[in-house]
Amino acid sequence: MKEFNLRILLAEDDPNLGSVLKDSLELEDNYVELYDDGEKAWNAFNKEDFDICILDVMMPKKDGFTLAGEIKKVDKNIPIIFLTAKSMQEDRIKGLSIGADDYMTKPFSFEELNLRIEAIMRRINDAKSPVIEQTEFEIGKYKYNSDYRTLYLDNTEQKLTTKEGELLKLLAFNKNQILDRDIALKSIWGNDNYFTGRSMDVYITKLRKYLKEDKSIEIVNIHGKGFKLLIKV
Amino acid sequence: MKEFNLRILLAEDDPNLGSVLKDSLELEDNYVELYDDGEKAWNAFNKEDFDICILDVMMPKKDGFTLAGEIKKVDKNIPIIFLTAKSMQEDRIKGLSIGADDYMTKPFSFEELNLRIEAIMRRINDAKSPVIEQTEFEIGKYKYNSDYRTLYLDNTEQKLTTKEGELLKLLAFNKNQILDRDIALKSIWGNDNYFTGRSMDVYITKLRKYLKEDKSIEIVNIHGKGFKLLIKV
DNA sequence: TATTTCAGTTAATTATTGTTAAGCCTTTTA
DNA sequence: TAAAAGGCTTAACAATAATTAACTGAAATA
Repeated sequence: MKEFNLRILLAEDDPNLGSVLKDSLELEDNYVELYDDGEKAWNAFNKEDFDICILDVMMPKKDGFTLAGEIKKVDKNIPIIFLTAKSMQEDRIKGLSIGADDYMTKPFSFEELNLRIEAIMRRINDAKSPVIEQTEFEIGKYKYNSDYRTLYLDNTEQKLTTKEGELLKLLAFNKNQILDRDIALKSIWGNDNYFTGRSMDVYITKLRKYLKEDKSIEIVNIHGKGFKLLIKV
Repeated sequence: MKEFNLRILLAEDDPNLGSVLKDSLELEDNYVELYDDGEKAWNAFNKEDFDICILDVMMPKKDGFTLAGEIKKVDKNIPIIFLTAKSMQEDRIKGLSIGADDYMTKPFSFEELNLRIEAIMRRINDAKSPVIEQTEFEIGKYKYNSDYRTLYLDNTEQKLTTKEGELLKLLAFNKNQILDRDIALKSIWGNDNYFTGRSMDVYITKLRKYLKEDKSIEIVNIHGKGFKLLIKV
């Protein structure tokens, strides 16, 4: 199985430009899916995980702006690059307000596009969080060992699942500090779209249940920010 | 919501990139002045106050490095971000030695630029409004613990939401002193436009309700200025 | 005193979070 | 290898938090 750099969703209705772009991006070791209208692209987006979207503004069925708006609703941090034939002022502003990361006016060189993607990649890689070496955590009356993925209280122990364990480890490592939603999601789930977010919430509920024996422990939510494993003294 | 409202001096001779950048920065609620050569930018800098400069390295009349040097002579703490076409090591070193806060190699994504501006602003803001270490506050008969985000009265306790808590903390820290509207807004909401202002008023109402049991406490408004948490003795 | 700007309150709207359970794979077990 | 169990995601619905709207009153301007 080949390791790809990025998973790219490409929406471009000009078949010529589309396939040339696809080839060019694939030559850079990316995985690319090309769709020739906004609706198809939207369907694909919902089925798979992409790292970045490159959207033509003028497309049949669903234009690039509309598509981008819908995409951002689900995954508000995914990088989007618009391709546009004209550099109209209003177009540009509309694109930017939707949250475009970049804007390319046709015609452009593939090299330029690749460079911009690289820039986005750099940022994604920078955001990757470091591995946590610590394996033993004190959480109020509890102890958690992330190697055995086991939570101890008095003489009882509770084995956690992979996700439960990863989340608790992150929380415990950042104990009494805010653990940002985005950071937790990227580090445990690899992306931070709507559904992984909901998934994390489910795990927060589970962890709260595991930890409910010690009243001095609380996983508090910081609205719009993340969670904090609060250990009162 | 990543909002920063800054006065930005932008010097970039490529009209296309220049206006895209201007649009993008303005959409983030900043005030931007764009100049297409170093001399014009220098004149503008001397007439007005800017919070941050974004300078292309290669410009007519006066290059970015020279301009930066002159700017730093006048205001040695102003943050400067250089834009450069090539990622030449020597350019980078020269830029940093002049005191660049950051360095962007074209092409770059808006997101990347925004992130860097955010980072710089965080530094500035941290220096301006230091984190309040204190976590226990006496408010008349009440006690407030900002870590637990809980307000205590006799043997009752009231959990506050994130925003309620942040606002009360600020007020309590500045107890019997005036807390400026814009300072509170910037520190809690990140900006001080009309709507965040209205939002804060709503929270003031909420806090007044929480605190109404002790008649010696009052959140008074200083018209056009801000609020004061008044504790009568 | 008329007018404008600023503040206070309540309600409506929108966004985010909490919880339970159903569904779908994957792994284990019989 | 069919059935069961475990783990994770998704759906659905409930509850909470935050923002925006709408309206009312107060203070400043001049």
